[in-house]
Amino acid sequence: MASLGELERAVMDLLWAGQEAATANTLRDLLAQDSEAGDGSAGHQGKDLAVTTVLTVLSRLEKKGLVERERGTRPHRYQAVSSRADHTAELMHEVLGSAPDREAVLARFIGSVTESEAATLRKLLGYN
Amino acid sequence: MASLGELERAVMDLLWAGQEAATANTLRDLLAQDSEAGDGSAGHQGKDLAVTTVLTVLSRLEKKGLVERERGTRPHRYQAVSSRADHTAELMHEVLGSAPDREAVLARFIGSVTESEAATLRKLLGYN
DNA sequence: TACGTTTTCTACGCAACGTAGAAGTATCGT
DNA sequence: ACGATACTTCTACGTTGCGTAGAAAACGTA
Repeated sequence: MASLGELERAVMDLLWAGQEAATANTLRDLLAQDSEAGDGSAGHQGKDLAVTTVLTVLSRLEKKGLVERERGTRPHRYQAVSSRADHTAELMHEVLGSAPDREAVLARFIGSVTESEAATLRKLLGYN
Repeated sequence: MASLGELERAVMDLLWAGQEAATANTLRDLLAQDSEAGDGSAGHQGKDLAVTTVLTVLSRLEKKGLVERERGTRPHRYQAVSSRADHTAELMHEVLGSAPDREAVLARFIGSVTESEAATLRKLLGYN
């Protein structure tokens, strides 16, 4: 289904981080902050985006079903439809389901899981 | 990393299905077969591809590291670098790693796993 | 009603992908 | 050794998704 672009991803990260619904302007400001904050690591260059850019991205995300907007309030407020964890888990299922031999995939998957992840999984699978 | 297009995907499926390395021509024929075989479900339209098309796709897949070719033999023979299960498991890890809160993701993931998958996982995690 | 704010419409550049012709290179039979 | 044949590489075009944003429309308010 939906693979996100870089900016789309950044916006989703913000929406997932804050639990409150945010306006396009707020998001634009947050993106600006994130981009300055000179972390040498990866991030986008310090390039202030136009609000319309953010709105376009939000519309596209809405069309993809990842974002929901409150149309009542005047500066529309946007929020993620599902949590990042939910979304990611769903993606994992999608990937898993894309192969006919799920058992085999799971075997390989478990084979290269970290010890702490394995522990988590054992705990989750323990009961029932 | 790499998300595959529809044709790229179809080619990988063929390479994963047959264990033997295949030539571009063989693949083109298989694709033709697959496309006729009027399964109403999803598949591509009955459109016979040019061999060059298949070769282009194979080159792109090679560049992405998914396919390897034997350059020695004259009709070059192509094969998948890793099994579908390996590849898919790797993708799952990639997805899992894309979220900061892996534990939460795993929780959701396990939450919506089928019973048989859960059983498989328990078995795999049992020892060690 | 006039103005500032917010949203929608439209659009351009770029990259990935499906698609394949044209041109180049290797092979084989004679 | 040479031409016919088979295969591969080069180049390219159309489409689509994404980053980007200006222009235009809609809205709310003084």
